[in-house]
Amino acid sequence: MKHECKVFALVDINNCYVSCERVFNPSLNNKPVIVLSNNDGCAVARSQEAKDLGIKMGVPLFQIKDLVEKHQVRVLSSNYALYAEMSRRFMKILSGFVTPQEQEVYSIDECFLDLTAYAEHYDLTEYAHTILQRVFRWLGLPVCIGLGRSKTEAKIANHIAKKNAYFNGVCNLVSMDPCSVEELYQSIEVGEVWGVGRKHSKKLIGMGIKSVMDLTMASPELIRKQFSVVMQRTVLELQGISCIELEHAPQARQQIVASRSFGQKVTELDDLKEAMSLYVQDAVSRLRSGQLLCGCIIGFAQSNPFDSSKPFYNKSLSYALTEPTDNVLLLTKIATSMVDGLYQKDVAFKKCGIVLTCLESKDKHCYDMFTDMDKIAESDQLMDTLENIQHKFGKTKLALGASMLPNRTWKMTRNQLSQNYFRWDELLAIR
DNA sequence: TCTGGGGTCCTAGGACCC
DNA sequence: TCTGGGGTCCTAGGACCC
Repeated sequence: MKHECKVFALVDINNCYVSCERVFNPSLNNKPVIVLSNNDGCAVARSQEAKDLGIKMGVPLFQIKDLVEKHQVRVLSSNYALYAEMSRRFMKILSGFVTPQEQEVYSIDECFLDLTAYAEHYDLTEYAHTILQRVFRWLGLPVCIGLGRSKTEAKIANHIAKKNAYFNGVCNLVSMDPCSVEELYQSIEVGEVWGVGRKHSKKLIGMGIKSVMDLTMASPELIRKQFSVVMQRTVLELQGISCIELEHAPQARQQIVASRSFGQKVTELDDLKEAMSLYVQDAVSRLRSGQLLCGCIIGFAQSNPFDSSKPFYNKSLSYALTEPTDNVLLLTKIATSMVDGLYQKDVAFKKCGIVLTCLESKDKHCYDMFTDMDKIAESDQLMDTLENIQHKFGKTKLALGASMLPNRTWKMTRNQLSQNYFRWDELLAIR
């Protein structure tokens, strides 16, 4: 029995970004708090108090201005450097409970654990409580944990733990009696299931499948016909058949994207080029830190899709390299010349970006006999030097072309940014 | 006035080849 | 003039996730 049934746990930080901010700024406790997306555009994280006010996920700030004022909602810009460091520590703590093969870092605030092997010697509900308490004591972050026979079940268990205070943060569906599970499943909308988004949710409801219970009872074959193998897997997983494996090693990346919306509209060709060259440098630094080469680069630029007074402009161009590369000079040159083709007079640009694709591992790449290896070595050395200088003195000291000049009108707005408490010059001061 | 960014996977349909 | 069918590859678009 024990060997037939797997047990997965999903550990998820409650209101992650808000909780991270609260660790360093306790005055935010017990108050409605929201964290905004880039450009201070939308609410991407909300404290429980903010959720209770009816602030929805992803709602634009300007639409809730009155609510924010009336209830004195604390509004923060997103501080990803801070959240990334907290996330790293969170994952580290979890790694103390399982082997590396049993841990999957799923996102910045979520982690799957395969607890199958621990079922023999531990009560897994208690084991989960121990995990929850350690994360809170060591890091100050509140988490909820869901346990199930598949990752999808663990996800829904986590949802249940979050919604019902009765569970004290841990919901174990594996040990729960079937009648209680059924009752819970009947009370949860089908759209809450991992893998069921807005579109599919609507279609399912049209078919009479409204609750998690309805989807669990559906025929996998029928679902496959109406949707795809992905949804079929979801049904099987809800039935307790694990189809989605734990991925303890991060899988090979398919693409690297760097793009931003502009703080203001951009109409000048040079501004667009400057932004593009900045994004290329961002993407290439991620490419190189992953020891990858890219074989194809795609550039795109678009107007504001929400502006109904003008037609939406969205153009992309791609360029296949004859030899995969990680050379930032070459890639910047290609991308900026691409902008000539993307640019159009009279278009107010709202966003642009680049995608690096056809990625391959640098150490596995075979160069052909015509490749000038000296040139490659030379460019590697140049890249290393550039990165060392940027690492030592900051990214604004040495960069390519016109990028990173201060006070650019199109730069991202982040008016409510908290400190990065992990930097020496931004340490928290206790007075 | 003001609406994020970075990913993955699947499918349908067209081009092309034999 | 009539003109098959099966396979593969690529791409665009759509759905989902956080």
